[in-house]
Amino acid sequence: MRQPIEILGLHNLKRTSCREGIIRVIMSASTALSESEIRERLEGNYDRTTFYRSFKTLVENKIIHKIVVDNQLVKYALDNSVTHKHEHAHFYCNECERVQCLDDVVMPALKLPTGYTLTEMELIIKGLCNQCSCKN
Amino acid sequence: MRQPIEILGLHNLKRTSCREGIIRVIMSASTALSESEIRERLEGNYDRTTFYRSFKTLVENKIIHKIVVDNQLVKYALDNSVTHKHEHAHFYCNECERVQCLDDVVMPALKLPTGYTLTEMELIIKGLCNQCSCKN
DNA sequence: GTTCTTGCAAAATATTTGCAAGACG
DNA sequence: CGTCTTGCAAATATTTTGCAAGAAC
Repeated sequence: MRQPIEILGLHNLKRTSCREGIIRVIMSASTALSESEIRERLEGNYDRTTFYRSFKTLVENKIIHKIVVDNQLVKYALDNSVTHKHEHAHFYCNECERVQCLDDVVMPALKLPTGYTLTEMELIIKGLCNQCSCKN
Repeated sequence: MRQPIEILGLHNLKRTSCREGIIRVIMSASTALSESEIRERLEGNYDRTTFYRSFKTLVENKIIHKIVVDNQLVKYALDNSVTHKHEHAHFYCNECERVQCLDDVVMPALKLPTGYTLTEMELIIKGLCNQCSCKN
């Protein structure tokens, strides 16, 4: 996978430490991360406004994507254009509240009602992850 | 389908005009509605706090369910326990921004990774609805 | 009459915008 | 140096909480 700096260059975005850091943290994580989780793992201390704007820019450029579980739980993960993976489902664990991209769960082919066209789909699966289901 | 008043009684909830009105408006709609859309269609004028609490109560009692598209677009629709229908996908139209429950799109059976257990799934399909795709 | 719900005020939280200073290329 | 990005302040929006008055049963 490409390096953060390189990715920014490919999209003609300025290589700022905030953007670079966000991408680096998300790349090194095994689960999707929330704004505060990303902040904790960054060295620099950035203004919240800057965070919002950086996320917005990265999402618009399809470098990361936003996952919203129910309401108010917003997490970010690398976008397919960076990982070279296909559209995938997201798994939310009711216990540890972590969100993971399920790369191996293929998105089902659906038959929509007549006249409807599909551009995108989002599948969120809720349950217990492997770690949390062992504990019970 | 049962009447709003009756539904409230079945869940041991007091029959207040706010709750009754919310259920009635949602029942008579063909698409999922947002808080403000529901407010517009109600006679009485209720405090926003009351609205939030009413939605919370109705969702907890599985009378309605909440659908969140991307972030910040929250809509409500009748729950399966009231409609007697199965789990279904939701369709969001990028053009008219309406959300519809696709009762005929069966939720796919998925094979999760080992150790993962499923309790719930939410499938949101985005695209153009039949009305909006005709116009283009 | 007891319990639950409402409305109001206020707090907590989340998000957006304008603008001047600063960094990138 | 021109353009884009940041940080700060402030505006806007969203959601939650406490409490007293009111409605439901």
